[in-house]
Amino acid sequence: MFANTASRLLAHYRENARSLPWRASPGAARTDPYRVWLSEVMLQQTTVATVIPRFQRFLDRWPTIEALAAAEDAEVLREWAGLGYYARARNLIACARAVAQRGGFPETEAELRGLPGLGDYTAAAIAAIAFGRRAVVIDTNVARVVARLHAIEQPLAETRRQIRALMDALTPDEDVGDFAQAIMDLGATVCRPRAPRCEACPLQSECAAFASGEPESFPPRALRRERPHRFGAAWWIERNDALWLVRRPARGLLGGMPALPGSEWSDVPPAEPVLATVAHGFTHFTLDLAVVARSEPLGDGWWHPMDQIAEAGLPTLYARAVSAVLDARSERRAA
DNA sequence: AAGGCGTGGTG
DNA sequence: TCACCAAGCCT
Repeated sequence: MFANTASRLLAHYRENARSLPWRASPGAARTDPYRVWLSEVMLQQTTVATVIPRFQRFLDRWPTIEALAAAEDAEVLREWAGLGYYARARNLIACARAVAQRGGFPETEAELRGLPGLGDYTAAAIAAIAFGRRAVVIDTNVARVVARLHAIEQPLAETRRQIRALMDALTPDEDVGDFAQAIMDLGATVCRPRAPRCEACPLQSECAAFASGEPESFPPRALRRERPHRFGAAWWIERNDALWLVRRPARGLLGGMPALPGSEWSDVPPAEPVLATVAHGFTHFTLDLAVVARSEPLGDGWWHPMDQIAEAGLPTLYARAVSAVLDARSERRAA
């Protein structure tokens, strides 16, 4: 049964594989490890549609891992701006330099797992897709597909070992890169979290969740905690058509990224008059950021020309804050 | 080991 | 509209 399951997945993949800039055509035993690694890191918790153009820009700018390893930190962070989870960019730099130093990527899952930013999933994916090494590749798509195939009643967080054993049994000894991509594609496009398209699924006849009549109810959703709401102020310091920017501390929220200087987050809104306010959602809290005018530069920073603000590499929170102020200003001018 | 860590798309 | 979710990793 398991061998047939993998065969059906592979056959479905060969018919339906999406053409993606980092993906070799089905049947390729190996794929350029630099492309696989770069795309896999970008795809950590980030959608394919978002990654495609960003991957292309990175590859155009730094065609090899040696080129990326030689880049300035600030330039890599600038190119990453807007992608989120900025620790990935910091790890990307460290990983590129470690790999360039040792003369290329290691080919085993265990060695890959030791590189910065490569966890269980990414190390397994690179071993399988780039090097054709058998590895048990489990991302959230795979976990969901397997949980539905077996109608597992517990939340995923409680069944990691069971899912892993089932996926190990499902994983073939050959075509391992295609197989990993096949089952992830199935999860992304057919066995979706909501509104699964069971009518298009090659595994329908062997799926316990489908047989139950309520495939969407597997796996059960874990209860989520409420996101707190916070407030903050950012200082708008403008002089000679330039804006005063600072770099945030290397660790923590938006770590290492350029930003408007500002207050710590607070539980109450600022009392001062504001130029504009933006509401922004983070993973674990929502933020109302009020932009407040100041006259004197604060902290270590630099003057950034206003007409080049789009190239400053601001993370989305601050890019939106800048846009909000400029929009308010042009509306006032029009009035 | 449970929580910190971004952002955009969607059903 | 808005809650949910994404090719997770790190501490």
